Amino acid sequence: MTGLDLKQWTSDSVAADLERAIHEHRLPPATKLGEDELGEAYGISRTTVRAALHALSHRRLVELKRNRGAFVAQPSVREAREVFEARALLEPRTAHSAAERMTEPALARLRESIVQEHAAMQAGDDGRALFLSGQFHLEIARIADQTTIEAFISELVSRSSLIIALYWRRRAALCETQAHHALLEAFEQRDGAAAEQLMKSHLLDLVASLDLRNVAEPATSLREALKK
Amino acid sequence: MTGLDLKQWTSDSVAADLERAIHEHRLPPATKLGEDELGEAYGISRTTVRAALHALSHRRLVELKRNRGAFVAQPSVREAREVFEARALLEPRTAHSAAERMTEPALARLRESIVQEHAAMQAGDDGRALFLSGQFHLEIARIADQTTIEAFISELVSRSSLIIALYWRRRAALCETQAHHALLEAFEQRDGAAAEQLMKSHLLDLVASLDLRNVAEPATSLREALKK
DNA sequence: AAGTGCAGTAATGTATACAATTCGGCCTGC
DNA sequence: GCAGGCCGAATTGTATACATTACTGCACTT
Repeated sequence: MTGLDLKQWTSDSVAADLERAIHEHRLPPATKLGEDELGEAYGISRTTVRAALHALSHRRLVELKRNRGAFVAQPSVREAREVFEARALLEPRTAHSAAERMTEPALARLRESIVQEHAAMQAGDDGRALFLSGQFHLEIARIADQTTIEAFISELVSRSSLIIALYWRRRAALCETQAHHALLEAFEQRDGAAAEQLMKSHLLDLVASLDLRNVAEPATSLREALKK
Repeated sequence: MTGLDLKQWTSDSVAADLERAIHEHRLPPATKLGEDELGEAYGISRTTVRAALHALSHRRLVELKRNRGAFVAQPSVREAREVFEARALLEPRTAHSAAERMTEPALARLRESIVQEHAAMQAGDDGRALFLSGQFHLEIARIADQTTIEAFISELVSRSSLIIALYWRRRAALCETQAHHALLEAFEQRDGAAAEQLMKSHLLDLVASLDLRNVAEPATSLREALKK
C-alpha cells in the first residue's frame, strides 16, 4: 500500500493519493475501501479517511453505499457514454483556446508529458502511462487558462480511466501517443482549428475503442432498484 | 434560520438546504458559516455540518480556509467569466439535445417552471425567482437525459447565482422570463438549432448584464498571495 | 506614536467512543 | 428440502473530547 508513515497526511492528500491509485488501475473498480483499513494503512484516523472518501465520491470515483462503505466506482455503460459526451463538449474547444494561447514553455511541458508517457509504456507500466495520458489532456486545459473547465476535465479524465478499466476492448496501445503527437504538431503551429478537430476525433477514437454494448446490468441491489 | 428541529438532517440534506439558501441569496457571499453555529441551528453535531460544508466546497459554493472556517464563496471576476464560458460550452448543445428528445410531460414541466418563476417575481421574492430560473436550466439538462452534464450545469448555475449577487448591474428583471419563453417556443417546435442558438444568446445576455470590469481585487491575505 | 512581541481566545483539525444499520449464518418450522 | 425469521458480527454514522492553529488585543520597546 502507498501509506508510508513518513508524511503528514491530510484528507486532501489522501484523496489525491487514492485518486492516482484509481487512475493508474492499482485500485480496480468495485474495490472495497474500508475506513479502518485505509486509516491503518496511512496511519491516520477514520475521520480523515472519511473526508477523503467523500471528496472522491463527489468526483464520482468512489461510490458510497449507506452503512455499507466505499467502493471504487463502476461506471455503467450509460455513464461511460455520458462522460465522453461531456468531454466532447468541453475538450475540443478548450484545445482550440490552448492553441491560440500556446507558448514555448507550455509546448515544452506537453512534449515532456508525451516523452514520459512513452517511457512508461515502454517500461510496461500501463497504469502510469494511462495516468500520464490524462495529464496531457489536463495540461491542455491548463494552457487554455480555464481553471473551471480544467476541474471538470480532471474529473472526466479520472472517470474515463475507470471506464477504460471496465470496457477496454483491444490492448493495442500505441494509438494514444500517436494522437497526442498529432495534437502537439497542431499546437506547435498554433493551429486552433486543427487542434479542435484532432481532439474531437481523438475522443471519438477513444469511445470507439471501448465495448459499450448494453448488457443490461442487473440492479446491484433490489433496494436501489425499487427506490422510486 | 432554516433549521427546524423536526427533520432528521443528514449531511446531504443539510448541504442541499444550505445550497438553496445560497442560491436564493439568503446567505450572501462572504457569510461566515461557523460549524458550531450551524450545528446548533440544525440540531446536529459539527461532524455532520462539516461534511455538508466540505460537499459545498467541492462545488465551489463555499470556501474553506484552513483553521479559519467556511465562508460563502466570493467568485472573482476571472472565475465569473470562466463559469459562463463553461456554461457556453455545455448548455447550448444540451438544449439542442433536449429539443430533439422533447416530450409533452417535459414541456409541461418547463411551462410550470416558468409560471412559478413569474409568480415569485410578481411576489417580489427575487431570491426564489433566481432559484427557479436556475431550475429551468437544470430541467433542460434533465430532459436531454445527460445526468453527468446535468451535474456540471447544476454546479455552474449555483455558482452563477453567487456571481449575480456580486456583479449584477441593472435590477431590471423581466429579461429572464422573456428568454425562457423564447426557449420554450423552440422546444415546443422541437427546433434544436433554434434552441441551441437561443440558449447561446441567453447566456451572452446574462454575461452582458454583469459588471465584470477588472478591479484588481487586493489579495485577501498576504499569506495567500505569497504562497508561491 | 508606531511597530513588534506575546499571550489569550476562539475557532477549526483530528482522534476516539458510542449508536445504528446492514449483512451473514444458523436455526426452526412447514 | 426450502423458505422465512432471528441473532450476531462487522462496519459505517454520529457525537464528543482533545490538540492545534490563527487571529485579537495589550503591553512594551524604540
